Amino acid sequence: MGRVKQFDEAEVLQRAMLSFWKRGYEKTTVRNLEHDMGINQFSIYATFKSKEQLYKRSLENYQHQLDREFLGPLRLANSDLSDVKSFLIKFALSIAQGKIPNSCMMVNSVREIEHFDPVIRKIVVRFFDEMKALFAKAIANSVPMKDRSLDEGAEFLVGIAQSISIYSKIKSPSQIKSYINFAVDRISN
Amino acid sequence: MGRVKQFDEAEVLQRAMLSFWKRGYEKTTVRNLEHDMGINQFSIYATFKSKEQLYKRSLENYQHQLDREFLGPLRLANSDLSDVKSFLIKFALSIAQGKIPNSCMMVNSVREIEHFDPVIRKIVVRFFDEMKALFAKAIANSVPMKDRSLDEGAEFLVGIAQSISIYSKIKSPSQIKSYINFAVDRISN
DNA sequence: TTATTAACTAAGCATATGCTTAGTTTTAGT
DNA sequence: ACTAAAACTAAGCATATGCTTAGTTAATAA
Repeated sequence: MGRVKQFDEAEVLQRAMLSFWKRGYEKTTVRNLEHDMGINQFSIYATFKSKEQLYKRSLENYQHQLDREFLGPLRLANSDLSDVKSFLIKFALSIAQGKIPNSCMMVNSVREIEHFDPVIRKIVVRFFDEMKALFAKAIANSVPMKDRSLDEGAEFLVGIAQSISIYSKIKSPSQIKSYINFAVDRISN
Repeated sequence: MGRVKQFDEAEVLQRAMLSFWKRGYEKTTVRNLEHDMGINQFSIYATFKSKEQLYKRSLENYQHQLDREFLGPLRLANSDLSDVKSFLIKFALSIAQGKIPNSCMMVNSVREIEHFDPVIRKIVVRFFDEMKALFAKAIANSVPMKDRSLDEGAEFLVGIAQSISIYSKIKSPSQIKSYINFAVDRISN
């Protein structure tokens, strides 16, 4: 019994994510969220408890979205370094051309959340650990390597991926492509 | 005639920089600045005009500080890739061990300033262009290279430098060192 | 139909924000 | 000593913030 929700939770969460992604945690006000999510403040608090909880849910949602829209090819068993390149270039150009709200929300979280809340830290660290595993597989499928070198190479690519969210904000598309090609090519040699 | 300033402008600017560096632009309130700079709000506004102007002055001050404390060896005529490594490792460990307020203020500016004010953009871009020139010289002093490769290599190292401000926040000191060693060694090979 | 429950609306609360202003103190030139 | 100019103090202003609450509407179980 009781009235039924007038909105779809997954849908408003997606909108909240876009709102946070664009502006970051602090600069996104509850009035912004109200407008972007299309529901009243009361409904936000009744459903998500607090702005902070909503941010964490948004960050998890971001991870799923990135998985769906960018990491698919890297999840295939036979992925290789060309898939790494494609992923990095696609993501970097999305940033440079303003196709996505504001570079990488994971990186933004590392940068913004001052006290670096342990829950957020956990989400971020796991995100990059999973990315590292995908990169390691791609390397293994491209060049024969010792485990030690494989790990070093994967860590290296994670670092490159992180650099992209800054690099892509201040460099031209052609520089971005050169940068990624150069970096990924360092693995095979 | 008129009363004389009770404070040293360079000194309070340094304190303002530390305040902004720690918390970022938005999260630093004028009350924070008042406390950290040790002067009244009126004096802040009388001397620096606005919070935004003060931030820009702080960012320039940051550049000079980084030059003094980290980039000295790279400015020498005979600097080489080992100096690049030393710089990156020193800076990265300063971040990881919390010796400096909050990773790189230039990178933070790229990430935080939403509309990306053109003045700030200019400061940031020039900062990384100067860093690139220092890296290029260091590469040239270490390995013989064509101009094209030299530029690629220097761009690559700038990217690595940018990645460090995120990487160092979520990785251990030994991982950070491995990452930097691995990355810089990719140049010589 | 009616009672109960939950989602809705909109107004409101305490506090924080960037910046200003009224009024006071200190300096230097006459 | 007197006056003008500039730096100081502290209070204040309009607005924005995260979150709550009083009151209304809608859905279901009896």
